[in-house]
Amino acid sequence: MSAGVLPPGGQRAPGSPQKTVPTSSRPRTSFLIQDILWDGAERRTRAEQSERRGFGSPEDGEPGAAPGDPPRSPRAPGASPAQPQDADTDATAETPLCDCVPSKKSLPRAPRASPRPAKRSRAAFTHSQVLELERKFSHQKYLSAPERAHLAQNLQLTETQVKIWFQNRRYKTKRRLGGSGLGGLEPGRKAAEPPPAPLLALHGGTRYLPCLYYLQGWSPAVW
DNA sequence: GTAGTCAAGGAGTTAT
DNA sequence: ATAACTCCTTGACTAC
Repeated sequence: MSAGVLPPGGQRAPGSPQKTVPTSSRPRTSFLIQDILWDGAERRTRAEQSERRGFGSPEDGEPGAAPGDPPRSPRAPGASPAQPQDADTDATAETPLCDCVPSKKSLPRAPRASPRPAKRSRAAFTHSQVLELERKFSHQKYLSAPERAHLAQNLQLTETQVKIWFQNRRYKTKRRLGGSGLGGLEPGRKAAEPPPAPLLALHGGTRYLPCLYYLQGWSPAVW
């Protein structure tokens, strides 16, 4: 990414508007996904869950994303160094994605009577959502806040989910690129030089794309 | 029963 | 002070 090589250790996304909205004012999309997904999930049966690998369709309505999540600052990205506009066009235009929503696999065994679910439940993103996320990731390893918000909206996910997804992807990709083991995570390692291969195409067949997404638009600059 | 994967939780770090 | 990041672990789920 031309613009933003993220130093190890943790920095802000290259183009993300920092200090956007105080947490206090933000609905903190966080793991409200439980609530978000709840009603839809409740109806979901195990069969559907297995479908996740086939993915169910949620329709639950709630645009998962934080209901009150206001788009951060309009400040656009200079942020997205890579594709200033691609951000929206890419994710938005193409897929409605509304046909799928995070399907909560098995809901918490415990009846969700209490405000705080005893157990954390794993949200299973739908095929379309994952596809879109991967596509985005292939172009941009980091999203600016506005981009994230937009993507989240399009995918019916929360910004937090999108953020976490990208975080996990980066880390997982790094691990795999790093070698066979975590030990391979060398801080000094520059770029693993991903082999050119449009592996995204494989997605359909496999359960999940294990880190193939980076191959497409990976920016060496990032690594 | 075990291993693998995923999304999320949490500690620690950095830039603003 | 805050948000986002990396790294690692935890908890839930599936496949073998």
